Amino acid sequence: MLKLTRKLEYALIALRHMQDKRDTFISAKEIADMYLIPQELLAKTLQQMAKLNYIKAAQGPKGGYRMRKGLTEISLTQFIEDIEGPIGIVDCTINSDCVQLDNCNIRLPLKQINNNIRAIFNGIRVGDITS
Amino acid sequence: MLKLTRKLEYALIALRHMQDKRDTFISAKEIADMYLIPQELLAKTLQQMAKLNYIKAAQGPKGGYRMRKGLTEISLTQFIEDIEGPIGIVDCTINSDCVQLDNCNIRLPLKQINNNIRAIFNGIRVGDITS
DNA sequence: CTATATACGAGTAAAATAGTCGTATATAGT
DNA sequence: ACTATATACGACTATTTTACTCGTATATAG
Repeated sequence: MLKLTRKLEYALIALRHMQDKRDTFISAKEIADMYLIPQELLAKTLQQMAKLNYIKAAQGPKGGYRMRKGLTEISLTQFIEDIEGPIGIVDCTINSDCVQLDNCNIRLPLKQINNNIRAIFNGIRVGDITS
Repeated sequence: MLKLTRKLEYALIALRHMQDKRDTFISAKEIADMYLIPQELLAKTLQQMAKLNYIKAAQGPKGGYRMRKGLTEISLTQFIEDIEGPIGIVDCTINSDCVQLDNCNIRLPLKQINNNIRAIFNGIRVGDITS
Protein backbone atom coordinates (compact mmCIF):
# COMPACT_ATOMS: atom_id res chain seq x y z
CA MET A 1 0.00 0.00 0.00
CA LEU A 2 1.24 3.47 -0.97
CA LYS A 3 4.29 1.94 -2.62
CA LEU A 4 6.30 3.20 -5.55
CA THR A 5 6.85 0.63 -8.31
CA ARG A 6 10.20 -1.04 -8.84
CA LYS A 7 10.29 0.45 -12.31
CA LEU A 8 10.30 3.89 -10.76
CA GLU A 9 13.00 2.90 -8.29
CA TYR A 10 15.13 1.48 -11.06
CA ALA A 11 14.63 4.60 -13.16
CA LEU A 12 15.80 6.84 -10.34
CA ILE A 13 18.77 4.63 -9.48
CA ALA A 14 19.80 4.65 -13.12
CA LEU A 15 19.48 8.41 -13.44
CA ARG A 16 21.40 8.95 -10.23
CA HIS A 17 24.16 6.79 -11.67
CA MET A 18 24.17 8.48 -15.07
CA GLN A 19 24.25 11.91 -13.51
CA ASP A 20 27.86 11.37 -12.46
CA LYS A 21 29.01 10.62 -16.00
CA ARG A 22 26.88 12.88 -18.08
CA ASP A 23 29.12 12.85 -21.15
CA THR A 24 29.48 9.09 -21.69
CA PHE A 25 26.97 6.47 -22.73
CA ILE A 26 26.26 3.92 -20.02
CA SER A 27 24.76 0.53 -20.83
CA ALA A 28 21.81 -1.06 -19.09
CA LYS A 29 24.07 -3.98 -18.26
CA GLU A 30 26.54 -1.84 -16.37
CA ILE A 31 23.83 -0.38 -14.16
CA ALA A 32 22.03 -3.70 -13.72
CA ASP A 33 25.23 -5.40 -12.59
CA MET A 34 26.18 -2.62 -10.23
CA TYR A 35 22.88 -2.35 -8.41
CA LEU A 36 21.71 -5.96 -8.82
CA ILE A 37 18.71 -5.02 -10.95
CA PRO A 38 17.18 -7.42 -13.52
CA GLN A 39 18.79 -6.27 -16.73
CA GLU A 40 15.85 -6.78 -19.11
CA LEU A 41 13.50 -4.86 -16.87
CA LEU A 42 15.92 -2.01 -16.42
CA ALA A 43 16.47 -1.94 -20.18
CA LYS A 44 12.75 -1.53 -20.78
CA THR A 45 12.61 1.26 -18.28
CA LEU A 46 15.51 3.03 -19.93
CA GLN A 47 13.89 2.57 -23.34
CA GLN A 48 10.76 4.16 -22.00
CA MET A 49 12.75 7.09 -20.67
CA ALA A 50 14.47 7.42 -24.03
CA LYS A 51 11.07 7.64 -25.72
CA LEU A 52 10.09 10.32 -23.25
CA ASN A 53 13.25 12.17 -24.23
CA TYR A 54 14.50 12.01 -20.67
CA ILE A 55 17.67 10.32 -21.84
CA LYS A 56 19.44 9.77 -25.17
CA ALA A 57 20.07 6.26 -26.45
CA ALA A 58 22.94 4.99 -28.61
CA GLN A 59 23.03 1.54 -30.14
CA GLY A 60 25.94 -0.77 -30.77
CA PRO A 61 29.06 -1.47 -28.74
CA LYS A 62 30.05 1.54 -26.64
CA GLY A 63 26.38 2.41 -26.83
CA GLY A 64 24.00 2.97 -23.93
CA TYR A 65 22.18 5.91 -22.43
CA ARG A 66 23.05 9.45 -21.46
CA MET A 67 21.05 12.01 -19.49
CA ARG A 68 19.49 15.02 -21.17
CA LYS A 69 20.45 18.40 -19.74
CA GLY A 70 17.04 19.70 -18.62
CA LEU A 71 15.95 16.51 -16.93
CA THR A 72 17.04 17.46 -13.44
CA GLU A 73 14.64 20.40 -13.46
CA ILE A 74 11.38 18.51 -14.01
CA SER A 75 9.18 17.72 -11.03
CA LEU A 76 8.82 14.28 -9.55
CA THR A 77 5.09 14.49 -10.25
CA GLN A 78 5.72 14.81 -13.95
CA PHE A 79 8.39 12.14 -13.86
CA ILE A 80 6.23 9.64 -11.99
CA GLU A 81 3.12 10.31 -14.04
CA ASP A 82 5.01 10.13 -17.34
CA ILE A 83 6.28 6.70 -16.36
CA GLU A 84 3.40 5.18 -14.40
CA GLY A 85 0.34 7.30 -15.09
CA PRO A 86 -1.67 9.56 -12.80
CA ILE A 87 -1.09 9.49 -9.05
CA GLY A 88 -4.29 8.56 -7.26
CA ILE A 89 -4.64 7.12 -3.76
CA VAL A 90 -8.16 6.01 -4.74
CA ASP A 91 -9.56 5.31 -8.18
CA CYS A 92 -12.06 8.14 -8.17
CA THR A 93 -9.20 10.66 -8.17
CA ILE A 94 -8.36 9.40 -11.66
CA ASN A 95 -11.46 8.09 -13.39
CA SER A 96 -15.00 8.36 -12.13
CA ASP A 97 -16.63 5.03 -12.92
CA CYS A 98 -17.18 4.14 -9.29
CA VAL A 99 -20.56 2.55 -8.52
CA GLN A 100 -21.00 4.81 -5.56
CA LEU A 101 -20.97 8.13 -7.39
CA ASP A 102 -22.40 10.83 -5.12
CA ASN A 103 -23.34 8.22 -2.56
CA CYS A 104 -19.71 8.10 -1.41
CA ASN A 105 -19.22 9.99 1.82
CA ILE A 106 -15.42 10.35 1.86
CA ARG A 107 -14.69 11.43 -1.70
CA LEU A 108 -13.77 15.04 -1.02
CA PRO A 109 -11.38 14.60 1.89
CA LEU A 110 -9.55 11.83 0.03
CA LYS A 111 -9.25 14.04 -3.03
CA GLN A 112 -7.72 16.69 -0.80
CA ILE A 113 -5.18 14.22 0.56
CA ASN A 114 -4.32 13.20 -2.96
CA ASN A 115 -3.65 16.82 -3.81
CA ASN A 116 -1.38 17.10 -0.79
CA ILE A 117 0.64 14.13 -1.93
CA ARG A 118 0.92 15.48 -5.44
CA ALA A 119 2.08 18.75 -3.91
CA ILE A 120 4.95 16.95 -2.21
CA PHE A 121 6.11 15.44 -5.48
CA ASN A 122 5.61 18.77 -7.21
CA GLY A 123 8.01 20.35 -4.79
CA ILE A 124 10.77 17.89 -5.58
CA ARG A 125 12.77 17.97 -8.79
CA VAL A 126 14.38 14.89 -10.30
CA GLY A 127 17.71 16.58 -9.69
CA ASP A 128 17.00 16.68 -5.96
CA ILE A 129 17.12 12.91 -5.93
CA THR A 130 19.83 12.25 -8.46
CA SER A 131 22.47 14.57 -7.05
CA MET B 1 0.87 2.66 -7.43
CA LEU B 2 0.53 4.83 -4.34
CA LYS B 3 -2.97 3.50 -3.74
CA LEU B 4 -4.84 3.06 -0.49
CA THR B 5 -6.38 -0.39 -0.01
CA ARG B 6 -10.09 -0.99 -0.34
CA LYS B 7 -10.14 -2.15 3.27
CA LEU B 8 -9.02 1.30 4.31
CA GLU B 9 -11.61 2.95 2.09
CA TYR B 10 -14.34 0.74 3.50
CA ALA B 11 -13.21 1.47 7.04
CA LEU B 12 -13.40 5.21 6.49
CA ILE B 13 -16.76 5.01 4.73
CA ALA B 14 -18.12 2.97 7.60
CA LEU B 15 -16.81 5.36 10.24
CA ARG B 16 -18.14 8.33 8.36
CA HIS B 17 -21.53 6.65 8.37
CA MET B 18 -21.40 5.66 12.03
CA GLN B 19 -20.37 9.15 13.06
CA ASP B 20 -23.85 10.43 12.29
CA LYS B 21 -25.53 7.93 14.61
CA ARG B 22 -23.09 7.61 17.43
CA ASP B 23 -25.54 6.25 19.95
CA THR B 24 -27.00 3.33 18.00
CA PHE B 25 -25.44 0.09 16.84
CA ILE B 26 -25.20 -0.18 13.06
CA SER B 27 -24.81 -3.53 11.33
CA ALA B 28 -22.26 -4.37 8.67
CA LYS B 29 -25.14 -5.29 6.39
CA GLU B 30 -26.70 -1.85 6.60
CA ILE B 31 -23.48 -0.15 5.58
CA ALA B 32 -22.64 -2.74 2.92
CA ASP B 33 -26.05 -2.32 1.30
CA MET B 34 -25.95 1.44 1.40
CA TYR B 35 -22.51 1.88 -0.14
CA LEU B 36 -22.45 -1.28 -2.28
CA ILE B 37 -19.55 -2.80 -0.39
CA PRO B 38 -19.03 -6.60 -0.16
CA GLN B 39 -20.57 -7.40 3.18
CA GLU B 40 -18.16 -10.12 4.33
CA LEU B 41 -15.16 -7.97 3.63
CA LEU B 42 -16.61 -4.98 5.39
CA ALA B 43 -17.53 -7.20 8.34
CA LYS B 44 -13.92 -8.34 8.67
CA THR B 45 -12.73 -4.78 8.56
CA LEU B 46 -15.19 -3.76 11.26
CA GLN B 47 -14.14 -6.74 13.37
CA GLN B 48 -10.54 -5.63 13.05
CA MET B 49 -11.47 -2.13 14.16
CA ALA B 50 -13.39 -3.59 17.09
CA LYS B 51 -10.26 -5.48 18.14
CA LEU B 52 -8.30 -2.23 17.90
CA ASN B 53 -10.90 -0.67 20.17
CA TYR B 54 -11.77 1.86 17.52
CA ILE B 55 -15.40 0.78 17.66
CA LYS B 56 -17.57 -1.27 20.01
CA ALA B 57 -19.32 -4.40 18.76
CA ALA B 58 -22.63 -5.89 19.90
CA GLN B 59 -23.86 -9.30 18.84
CA GLY B 60 -27.36 -10.53 18.14
CA PRO B 61 -30.31 -8.83 16.47
CA LYS B 62 -30.18 -5.06 16.94
CA GLY B 63 -26.45 -5.60 17.25
CA GLY B 64 -23.71 -4.03 15.15
CA TYR B 65 -21.00 -1.47 15.75
CA ARG B 66 -20.75 1.92 17.39
CA MET B 67 -17.92 4.45 17.33
CA ARG B 68 -15.76 5.08 20.36
CA LYS B 69 -15.56 8.66 21.57
CA GLY B 70 -11.86 9.37 21.18
CA LEU B 71 -11.53 7.87 17.75
CA THR B 72 -11.94 11.11 15.83
CA GLU B 73 -8.83 12.52 17.49
CA ILE B 74 -6.31 9.94 16.34
CA SER B 75 -4.11 10.68 13.34
CA LEU B 76 -4.58 9.07 9.96
CA THR B 77 -1.03 7.75 10.23
CA GLN B 78 -1.93 5.74 13.30
CA PHE B 79 -5.22 4.66 11.79
CA ILE B 80 -3.66 3.49 8.52
CA GLU B 81 -0.71 1.78 10.19
CA ASP B 82 -2.92 0.03 12.76
CA ILE B 83 -4.97 -1.41 9.94
CA GLU B 84 -2.45 -2.02 7.17
CA GLY B 85 0.99 -1.81 8.73
CA PRO B 86 3.79 0.72 8.25
CA ILE B 87 3.59 3.25 5.43
CA GLY B 88 6.59 2.86 3.15
CA ILE B 89 6.90 4.02 -0.46
CA VAL B 90 9.84 1.62 -0.80
CA ASP B 91 10.63 -1.51 1.20
CA CYS B 92 13.81 -0.16 2.77
CA THR B 93 11.77 2.40 4.68
CA ILE B 94 10.25 -0.51 6.61
CA ASN B 95 12.66 -3.43 6.75
CA SER B 96 16.26 -3.41 5.59
CA ASP B 97 16.78 -6.74 3.88
CA CYS B 98 17.44 -5.19 0.48
CA VAL B 99 20.30 -6.77 -1.46
CA GLN B 100 21.67 -3.37 -2.28
CA LEU B 101 22.36 -2.18 1.26
CA ASP B 102 24.72 0.80 1.13
CA ASN B 103 25.15 0.35 -2.59
CA CYS B 104 21.78 2.01 -3.17
CA ASN B 105 22.19 5.58 -4.34
CA ILE B 106 18.69 6.93 -3.73
CA ARG B 107 17.91 5.62 -0.28
CA LEU B 108 18.11 8.86 1.64
CA PRO B 109 16.02 11.10 -0.62
CA LEU B 110 13.31 8.44 -0.79
CA LYS B 111 13.32 8.13 2.97
CA GLN B 112 12.83 11.86 3.15
CA ILE B 113 9.86 11.71 0.80
CA ASN B 114 8.38 8.94 2.90
CA ASN B 115 8.65 11.16 5.94
CA ASN B 116 6.86 13.93 4.07
CA ILE B 117 4.00 11.64 3.21
CA ARG B 118 3.71 10.42 6.77
CA ALA B 119 3.67 14.05 7.85
CA ILE B 120 0.60 14.65 5.70
CA PHE B 121 -1.25 11.77 7.34
CA ASN B 122 -0.01 12.90 10.74
CA GLY B 123 -1.62 16.26 10.19
CA ILE B 124 -5.02 14.75 9.49
CA ARG B 125 -7.25 13.29 12.18
CA VAL B 126 -9.79 10.57 11.50
CA GLY B 127 -12.44 13.09 12.47
CA ASP B 128 -11.34 15.38 9.64
CA ILE B 129 -12.49 12.74 7.20
CA THR B 130 -15.53 11.41 8.98
CA SER B 131 -17.24 14.70 9.69
C1' DC C 1 31.90 -10.56 -39.69
C1' DT C 2 31.23 -10.66 -34.89
C1' DA C 3 30.22 -9.08 -30.49
C1' DT C 4 27.67 -5.89 -27.96
C1' DA C 5 24.38 -2.71 -27.69
C1' DT C 6 19.29 -0.83 -27.99
C1' DA C 7 14.01 -1.64 -29.49
C1' DC C 8 10.00 -3.78 -28.56
C1' DG C 9 6.05 -6.98 -28.47
C1' DA C 10 4.42 -11.03 -26.21
C1' DG C 11 4.50 -13.96 -22.73
C1' DT C 12 5.03 -15.98 -17.79
C1' DA C 13 5.63 -15.78 -12.68
C1' DA C 14 4.96 -13.95 -8.32
C1' DA C 15 2.97 -11.10 -5.03
C1' DA C 16 -0.48 -8.25 -3.25
C1' DT C 17 -5.16 -7.33 -2.93
C1' DA C 18 -9.96 -8.41 -2.92
C1' DG C 19 -13.54 -11.22 -2.01
C1' DT C 20 -15.99 -15.79 -0.39
C1' DC C 21 -17.30 -19.66 2.55
C1' DG C 22 -18.05 -22.41 6.57
C1' DT C 23 -18.71 -22.81 11.21
C1' DA C 24 -19.19 -21.07 15.88
C1' DT C 25 -21.22 -17.95 19.22
C1' DA C 26 -24.26 -14.34 21.14
C1' DT C 27 -28.81 -12.36 21.89
C1' DA C 28 -33.42 -10.04 20.99
C1' DG C 29 -38.00 -11.26 20.16
C1' DT C 30 -41.62 -14.48 20.20
C1' DA D 1 -36.92 -23.08 23.93
C1' DC D 2 -36.75 -21.68 19.15
C1' DT D 3 -35.70 -18.70 15.41
C1' DA D 4 -33.76 -15.03 13.02
C1' DT D 5 -30.17 -11.87 12.87
C1' DA D 6 -26.08 -10.36 14.35
C1' DT D 7 -20.72 -10.65 15.23
C1' DA D 8 -16.08 -13.68 15.28
C1' DC D 9 -12.77 -15.70 12.74
C1' DG D 10 -9.91 -18.95 10.13
C1' DA D 11 -9.26 -20.86 5.64
C1' DC D 12 -9.84 -20.58 1.11
C1' DT D 13 -10.26 -18.80 -3.88
C1' DA D 14 -10.22 -15.24 -7.36
C1' DT D 15 -8.57 -11.19 -9.39
C1' DT D 16 -5.48 -7.68 -10.29
C1' DT D 17 -1.21 -5.62 -10.26
C1' DT D 18 3.51 -5.85 -10.43
C1' DA D 19 7.69 -7.99 -11.66
C1' DC D 20 10.27 -10.33 -14.67
C1' DT D 21 11.65 -13.14 -19.05
C1' DC D 22 12.07 -14.38 -23.89
C1' DG D 23 12.43 -14.01 -28.76
C1' DT D 24 13.43 -11.47 -32.57
C1' DA D 25 14.94 -7.40 -35.04
C1' DT D 26 18.11 -3.57 -35.77
C1' DA D 27 22.28 -0.67 -35.21
C1' DT D 28 27.25 -0.07 -35.01
C1' DA D 29 32.23 -0.27 -33.29
C1' DG D 30 36.22 -2.79 -34.14
